[in-house]
Amino acid sequence: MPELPEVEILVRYLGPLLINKVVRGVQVHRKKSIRPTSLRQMRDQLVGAKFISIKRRAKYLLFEMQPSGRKPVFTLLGHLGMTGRMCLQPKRVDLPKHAALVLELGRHNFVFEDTRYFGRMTLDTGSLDALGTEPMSPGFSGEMLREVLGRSRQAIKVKLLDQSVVAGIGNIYASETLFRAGISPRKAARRLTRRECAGLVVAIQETLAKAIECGSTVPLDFNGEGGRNGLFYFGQTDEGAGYYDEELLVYDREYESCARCNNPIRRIIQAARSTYYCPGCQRA
DNA sequence: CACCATGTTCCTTG
DNA sequence: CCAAGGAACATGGT
Repeated sequence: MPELPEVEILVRYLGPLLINKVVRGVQVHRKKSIRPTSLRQMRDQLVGAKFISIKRRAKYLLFEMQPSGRKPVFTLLGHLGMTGRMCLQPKRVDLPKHAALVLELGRHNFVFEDTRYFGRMTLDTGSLDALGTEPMSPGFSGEMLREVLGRSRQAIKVKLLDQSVVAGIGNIYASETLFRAGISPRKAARRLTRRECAGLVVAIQETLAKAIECGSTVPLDFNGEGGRNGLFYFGQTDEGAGYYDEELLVYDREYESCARCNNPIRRIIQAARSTYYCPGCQRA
């Protein structure tokens, strides 16, 4: 489930496993997944390069690579799209059906798998340029949010999905943070008061922090031994799904009672995507 | 068959 | 030029 918290958890997980490992081989199973980089560029750059550090920016994973010799450090950029996953598997284990890119590292394979192929692993870092504020950074404030919302007449829910405004919030956490802040998802961005902006910033930071904390405590069920079980993916394992779903207060809970006021949760469509909210707690 | 799905990007419309 | 809306991408689950 890749929004900011899931990517953060994945980055923390992969870091210790990948640091100082050297790429020995590159298998590209889907050209689309590395676009616009070519297979040849991928091999030329990555073979012989060592993982120096792994960072996150919004929903992107940044793998800092040190090539052999005196060549400059470069970045391998990853994005999970809707269904991407990454994991390490012993080489003898069969690759998942939708493996898109495999980096061979000694006795393990670093596998990027992506059922719908919306994600990417590329040497082109251009996508990072258009990203807005990092919501968990200290600089993210109510005043700053108010500034970037500007005069927009778009609904606040839709605006929260705009990565050039706040970077890293996706469809699940957009609904969750607005519920926590008590703001209607339909409210025009420009109509949010200073108080609401300040409250929304706090709600965003608390919601994301809690999701990271929660996900970090969920058993990852990573054993690398077989097919799907070896893949990082919480929300799917029995243990993980339980912990995780309980923390979502409105998302995917249409018709259920609001935990705070007991009104039934509603689902509406905004920008062609589902929005969940409580009509009692989030008045227009 | 119908509809739904954690995301981004491109094209069109106003 | 810009903001906003909608389709496309691709596969699978219910």
